[in-house]
Amino acid sequence: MRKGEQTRAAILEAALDLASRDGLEGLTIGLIAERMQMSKSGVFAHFGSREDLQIAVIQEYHRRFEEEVFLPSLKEPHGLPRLSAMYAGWVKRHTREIDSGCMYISGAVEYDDRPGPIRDELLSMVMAWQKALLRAARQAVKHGHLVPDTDVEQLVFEMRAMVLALHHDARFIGDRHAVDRIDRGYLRLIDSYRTPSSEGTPQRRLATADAIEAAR
Amino acid sequence: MRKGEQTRAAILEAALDLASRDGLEGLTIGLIAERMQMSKSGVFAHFGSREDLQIAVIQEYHRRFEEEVFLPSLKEPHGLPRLSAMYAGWVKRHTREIDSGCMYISGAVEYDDRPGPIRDELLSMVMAWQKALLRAARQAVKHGHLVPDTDVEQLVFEMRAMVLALHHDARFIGDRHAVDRIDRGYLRLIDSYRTPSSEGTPQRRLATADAIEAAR
DNA sequence: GACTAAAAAGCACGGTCGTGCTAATTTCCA
DNA sequence: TGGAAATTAGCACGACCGTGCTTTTTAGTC
Repeated sequence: MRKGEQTRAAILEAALDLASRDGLEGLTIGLIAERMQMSKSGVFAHFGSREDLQIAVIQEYHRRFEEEVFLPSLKEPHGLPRLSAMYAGWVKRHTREIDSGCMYISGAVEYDDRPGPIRDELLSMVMAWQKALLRAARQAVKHGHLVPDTDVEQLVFEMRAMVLALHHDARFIGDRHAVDRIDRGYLRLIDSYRTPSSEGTPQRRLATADAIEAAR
Repeated sequence: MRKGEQTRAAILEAALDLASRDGLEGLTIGLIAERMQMSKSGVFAHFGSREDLQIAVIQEYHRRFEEEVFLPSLKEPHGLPRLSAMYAGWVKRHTREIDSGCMYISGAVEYDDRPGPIRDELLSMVMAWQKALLRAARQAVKHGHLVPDTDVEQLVFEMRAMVLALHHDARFIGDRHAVDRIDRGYLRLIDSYRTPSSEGTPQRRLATADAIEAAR
């Protein structure tokens, strides 16, 4: 019983690693068993089905995402600082998982026309993060960091867009300058909405190519 | 011999449809055979292997992409008009294939860490389009439509980013307003680089949500 | 219309997949 | 330490995969 939870956690760890690399569809009981040096049935017994395992993987991924990106940003003051912290954490995570890939993005492509519990789970996670970004952006408007008529949906759309491009360029094309691009893009984006009163607090860079090299 | 080419084309058509929906990895000889009402071996015989078929599908997709998006844009004059026409065509294609999905995007996610001929083929196609966009943007600078110190790489990065977001939001999230977003984003993007002399030619909209509804 | 070459089908093989069932093993507690 | 319970392994099943091989059917030519 105690041992059970322990190996279950180990399986989840392996599954998370595998799914990040090969996608949720590439997640296979046999492959996990091989990596764990267990029998397929041994692995299988911990989750009622492959689908339940996939969902568990998504939830665990989300838990870590929040722990690593969202929670730390709460230490920043409301408004633009927190929004920027959320974005910086997000970008930073992408630079770290450049070898494994973001499950929200790969999952979106894999399940964009495959209805079912997995798609539902993924979608709810993605929407939760998107809503958090929207809340932060609205706070930035309310606190006078961004101009009152800021189109926050548009702002967040463009922020998310550049993360998608970062993922695409860094992983598929293999462009190491994508981080500089998203950095510049975010500065430009925020500058176009910023109020004169918030000019005093200069934006710090999200990340640098050097930081990526160092993290590898 | 004549018949051969004919059914080969029909197979390719079915394969293209299937791959656009389920991804290149989901492309299966058996599924094609079923849809074509043929035997697996009959389908198989037209392409030396599954991989060759996948590559043929990619090349055919690219051919159509150029025919539908790139070639028409050449009728526009050099510079900003042509760049905008390329982008508008690209966006328009996305609104039409909203039910099938862009192979460049799904392929990038499927093969971002799967080296081999398929990835190579995909990458070369994507890069060709990206280079075409860069050329057009440079022409826009040269013709004085955009300011001389325009960071064209940055510009194209952000253009591509929004297309990725359009694909993501329209297909995965199911947001019908994504086209309005990319429309506004592009206007904002171009405006920030535009020279006073090119102010006279107002940007036309890329597409509208209504146009999408009509195309469905 | 017969002949030939191309096209399609039939069939089998080995592989991997998820998953149920039963047996063996290990863990945990009294 | 013995016995109950939880955990893991073993095995088989049907399904689907790509692909080689042989046979049958079809199409194009004289």
